[in-house]
Amino acid sequence: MDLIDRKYRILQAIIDDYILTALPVGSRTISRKYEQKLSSATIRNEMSDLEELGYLDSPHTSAGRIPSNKAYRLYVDQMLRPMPLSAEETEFINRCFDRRLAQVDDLSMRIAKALSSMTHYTTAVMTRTPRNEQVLSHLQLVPVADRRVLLILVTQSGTVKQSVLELGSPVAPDELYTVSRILSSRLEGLRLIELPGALMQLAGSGETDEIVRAMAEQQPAESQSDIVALAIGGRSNLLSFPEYSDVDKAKALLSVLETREKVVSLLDHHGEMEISVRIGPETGLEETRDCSIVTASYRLSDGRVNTIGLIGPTRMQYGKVLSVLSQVGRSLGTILDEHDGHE
Amino acid sequence: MDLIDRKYRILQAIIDDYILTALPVGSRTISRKYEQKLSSATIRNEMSDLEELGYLDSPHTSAGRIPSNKAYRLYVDQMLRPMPLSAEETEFINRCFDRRLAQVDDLSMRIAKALSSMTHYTTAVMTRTPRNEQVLSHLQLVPVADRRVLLILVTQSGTVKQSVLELGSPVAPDELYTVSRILSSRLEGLRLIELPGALMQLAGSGETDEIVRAMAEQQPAESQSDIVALAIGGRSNLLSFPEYSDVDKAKALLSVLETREKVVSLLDHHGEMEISVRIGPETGLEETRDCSIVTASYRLSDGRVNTIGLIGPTRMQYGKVLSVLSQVGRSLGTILDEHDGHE
DNA sequence: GATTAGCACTCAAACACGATGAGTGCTAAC
DNA sequence: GTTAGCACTCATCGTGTTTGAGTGCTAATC
Repeated sequence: MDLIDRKYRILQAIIDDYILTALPVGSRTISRKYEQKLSSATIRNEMSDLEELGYLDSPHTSAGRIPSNKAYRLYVDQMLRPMPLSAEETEFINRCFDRRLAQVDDLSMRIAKALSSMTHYTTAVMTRTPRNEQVLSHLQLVPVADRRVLLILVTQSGTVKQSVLELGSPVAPDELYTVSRILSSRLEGLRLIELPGALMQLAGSGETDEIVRAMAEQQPAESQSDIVALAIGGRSNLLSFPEYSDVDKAKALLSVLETREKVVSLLDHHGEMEISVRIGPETGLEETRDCSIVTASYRLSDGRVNTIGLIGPTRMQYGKVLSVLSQVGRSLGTILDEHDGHE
Repeated sequence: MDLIDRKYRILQAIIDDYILTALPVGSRTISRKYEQKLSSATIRNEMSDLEELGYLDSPHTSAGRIPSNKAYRLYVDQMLRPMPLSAEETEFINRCFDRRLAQVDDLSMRIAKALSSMTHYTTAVMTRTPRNEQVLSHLQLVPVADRRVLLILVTQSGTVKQSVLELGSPVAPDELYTVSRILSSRLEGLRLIELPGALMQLAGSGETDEIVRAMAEQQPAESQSDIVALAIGGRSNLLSFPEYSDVDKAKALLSVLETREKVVSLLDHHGEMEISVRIGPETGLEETRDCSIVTASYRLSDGRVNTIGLIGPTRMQYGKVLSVLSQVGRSLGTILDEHDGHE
C-alpha cells in the first residue's frame, strides 16, 4: 500500500510529533509546525484518510490523532532517517568498553547502565552460552571441606563454571590434584554435554570411582539448558514516561522485568535479523502490548550469543535507539576482535 | 519517659491500625476497634497528649493522627509482640535453602526473591568478601588465546575469582600447567593481599618471569577493596504501597536501588547489632527519609559477611519482617553449619 | 477527678457545573 | 483540490457546594 507523497509526509510529521510530546496531535499543529503551505482543513482531510487506512487512531472525537502500531511499523521500516550520534555520544560508548574487560557479567551491567542512561529507556543485556557448543579446556577439583569438593570447569572460550560436589567419604587433597590432572587430560576437548557419558565410561576404572561418579551424576542436571546471564539497567527510567504515570501499569511492567523467563522470552526473538524492532503485540507478551522492544544480537566466535534489548512505550525514539545500538554493535565488534583475534 | 498503661495501649493501637491501613486514624476508630470501654472523647484527650509528647503527628486538623518516627522507634523497641510464622511460611523459607547450594550469587538472588514475595517489601542481599581475610587455596593458569591467560584463584572458602592476563609473548600450555603447580604450592595459604608482594619476590627466579610479573602487576588493582555482591528482588512491590502512588517518589526510590554505592551504604549499618531497624532519617540517605530499613547481618566462618535488608515505608510491618528475618537467619545458620562444619 | 455527651468548627475529598479551548467533520465557496 | 467557516464534541480546569470524618472545648455525669 503506497501512500502518496503528501500523506506520507503528514503521517511522518504526526509520528515525529507524537513521539516527542506524547500528546495527541491535531491538524492545526501539523499545519503550523510541519506543512505551512497547507491549511489545517486540508490536513484534516488527509488525517481522516489516514485514519481510515489504519495508520491513525483517535482517542476520542476532539483530541487529535495518535499513530497506530501499523504506523509505527511503517515508520520504522521506511521513514527512519539515519540519525548520527554526536561526537560525545560515540565517545561515551567507546569509553564503556575501554577498560580492561572484566568478567562478562560485569561488562553486561556496564552496557546496560550506559545504554539506559543514554537513551532514557530500560536496557536488558543477555549473554546466552549454549551448552552444546561449549568445549572443555581444563578441569580442576579443589578441596573445600572434608567431603565437599569444588569442581571448576574452564571452557575454551574462557568461561568458568563451578559447582560443589558432595562425596560419601573424605578424599585427600593430594589425590584430588592427581585426579584433576588425569581427568583433565582425558576429557579436554569434549563438549560439555558429552561429559556425563564420558565420565560414566571412566567410572569403572579404579579407586577414584566415587569422585567420577559424583561428577557424572551432577553434570546432566546442569547440562539441560543453556546458561543465560542477564543484566538489567535503567528500570526507573520507565517511570518518567507519561504512559506509566499510572502506577499499576508501571508495576505490571516492572514485574515482567522481575520474571527471568519473561525477560528472556522478550529478548529471544526468533527472526534472523541482527537488529529487530518489535512493536506492541509483536513483543509477544500480554503485559508488553503497548511497549516496543528493540534488540540487537551478536554471535561471538565462541558460540555465545549476546543480546541487547531496549524497552519503552511504543512511542519510542526509534531513530536514536537504533543509532545507539548499532554504534554499540560496532564498538563491541572491535573489542571482540581484539579479544579473539589471536586465537 | 514512661507512658502510663492506657496511653501506651492507645498508641500501640494507633500504630497497628496505621500500619495496616495507611490511613490517619481517628479517635472513633480506636474507641470502636480497640478500646471499647472508652469513649472517643477520652481517646481524643489521650491522643492530644500523645501528640504533645511527640508520638503522633496530625497531617491537618481534621484528619486523625499518624505515628511519628519516635512512635515507630518505641514500637520497635518495646511494643513488638513476637509474631510466630505459620507452618507454611517456615516451610517456604526452608525450601529456599533446600536445594544443592549453587554459587553464592545465585543463592542471594533466591533469598531476595523469596523474602520479597513473603513480605511484599523490597529485599537486597549483600555478600561482602573482605580482601584481607581471603586465603589462597589454589591457583590455576588456563590458556585462552595466544597471549592471553585466564588466572583462576580459589580461596579456602571456596570462592573463585578469575581475571585475564595479557602477556607480551606467547606461552605454551604445558608451561602454564607447570607454572601453575609451582606457584600454587608456593603461594597457598597466603592472604590475597599478600600476593603482590610474594609474587614480586618470586619474579626474579627464572624463565617464568613474565607470567609472574603480569600477575604481580594485576593483583594490586584488584585487592584495593572488598568484593561486594548484590542481589535485589521485589522492586515492583514498592509500587503497591499508597505512599508511592506518586510516581516521582517511586522513581526516586527506584533510582536509589539502581545506584550500587547507595544500596551498599544502606545495608552497611555501623551498629553492632545482628538485626537492626532504622527508621526514616536513621537510614542515612536523604532519599530514604520516609523509608524504614531492616537489616540482618551474618558473619560467615570464612570471613565473608552476609547482609539481608528489607526496605519499605516507615509504616512497615515490623513484627512480620523481624520474624521472617530471624527465621531466615536460623535456616541460613543451619545451612552454613552443614557447609563449614567438617572443616 | 476522670469520663463522656454534645456542639461548634475544620478541612480534604467528592461532586456538580459552567467555561474554556483544542480538536473534529461537514459544507459551501474559492 | 483547497480552504474558510461553522456547529459540534469532549477532556480539562476552576469554582462552589456538600459530605463526612475528624478535632477541641465545655459542661454534665459518674
